[in-house]
Amino acid sequence: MGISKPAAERLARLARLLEQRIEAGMDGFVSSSELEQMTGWPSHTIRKDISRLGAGIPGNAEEADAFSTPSGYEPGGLAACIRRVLSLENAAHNCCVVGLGRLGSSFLNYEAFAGTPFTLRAGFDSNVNRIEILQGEFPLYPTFRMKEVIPRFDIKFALLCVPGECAQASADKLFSCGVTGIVNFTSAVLSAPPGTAVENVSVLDALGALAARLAFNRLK
Amino acid sequence: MGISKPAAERLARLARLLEQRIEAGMDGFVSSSELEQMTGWPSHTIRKDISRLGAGIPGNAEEADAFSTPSGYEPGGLAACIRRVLSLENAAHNCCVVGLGRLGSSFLNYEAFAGTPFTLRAGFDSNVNRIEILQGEFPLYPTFRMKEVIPRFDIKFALLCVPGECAQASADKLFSCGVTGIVNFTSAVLSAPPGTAVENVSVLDALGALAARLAFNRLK
DNA sequence: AGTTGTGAAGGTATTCACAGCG
DNA sequence: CGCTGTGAATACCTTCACAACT
Repeated sequence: MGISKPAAERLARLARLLEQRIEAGMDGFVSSSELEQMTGWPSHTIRKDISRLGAGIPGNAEEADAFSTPSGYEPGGLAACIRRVLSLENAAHNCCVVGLGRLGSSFLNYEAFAGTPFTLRAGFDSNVNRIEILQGEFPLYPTFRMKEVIPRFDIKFALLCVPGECAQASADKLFSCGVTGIVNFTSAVLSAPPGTAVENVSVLDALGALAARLAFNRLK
Repeated sequence: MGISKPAAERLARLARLLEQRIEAGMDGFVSSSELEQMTGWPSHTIRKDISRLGAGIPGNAEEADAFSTPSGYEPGGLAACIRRVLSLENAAHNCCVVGLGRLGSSFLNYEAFAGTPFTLRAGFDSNVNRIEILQGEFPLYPTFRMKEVIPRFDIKFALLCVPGECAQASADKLFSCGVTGIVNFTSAVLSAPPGTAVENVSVLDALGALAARLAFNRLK
């Protein structure tokens, strides 16, 4: 057994939504049909995904306040369980940004990482000027110091924002320094050694998917 | 018949790669196994995807130079065919950026759109200061002028870069102005009216997918 | 030899339908 | 009866294997 990639993506997103819901003060039990409304995914898909986490979930671990039927999920417990199974526990993963152009430098004070299991620890750029001018909430280094900095901070993930021509070279360097996962913002197709993974994030791909979907409504 | 979403994404990316290859001067015929090397996808997947475009492709439409075996695909013709079928013809789609924070404003001089079927025509932000300070290669407007600007430029796609709290509200506004597709950079889950589509692009989702994949190597 | 194109098989994810529990 | 959890059925995508062509 294991969890399929699409299911894992849904669950990760679900965990974030559950935590947002709690922070907003709505901390009652939540039913799968309510989650359907929040997410737009059919309720049976959500139930199935949750069931795949492994029998673990108490489901109704804690007693409800007194009167209400204790049906549905306890949001905090569910979110915690998802995080545990997907190994997304808090602050577990150190990340770096590679390439501090317009896109890369937009991560320098990126608030959205707060409260996620990911923390930005370092930024790299081959242009020394840039790393002197820019400043963020974490230190910036010239590229040649990767070999030293990445192990020191135990960095496992990288956001790759360099120009397309350098993408594969930068990726190779990162992998050789111990990075195991790359989020590739480049339009280049990267090859990765076994035991590592690349996830592509591309505006152009997204636009392409949109255009294709709308052209012939045949792609769910 | 129709083309599946994953196949469409591969094809769109393939078209870009083919055009890059041509620009780099390598304009000979290209075989499916060469494409396998370029993309990392198995050659039979590529052949299948191409076959799904519809019997159209000449495959070996033009004669080879004289001597060489005319096997493989003619890159220009193939790329053009993909673009036609996926309705990704040149400059066919007008886009706008909504929300000019760090991320949104990184699109203001975004070179990567050159040579794609997508063109940025306008930017919007509710903060009037920002649209006066920033400047890009296309005009910027305050949000309240959407109703007028979007139809005028015939804008069909939007890159949504506003804070999560405003995401659904902005999306509703965009759809009501005639936008049919949104690339959602927000962590919010958007609901969209029929006939429209949303594609999510999220660093956090990508990192989550990476972490999950590496945690138990069970997700291809 | 080499190649593409495609029906058929195989594997995966989604959807259904219902058992089981509060 | 509400709801969750899950085996079974369906639909989908990928992979294989081979026919057809150069």
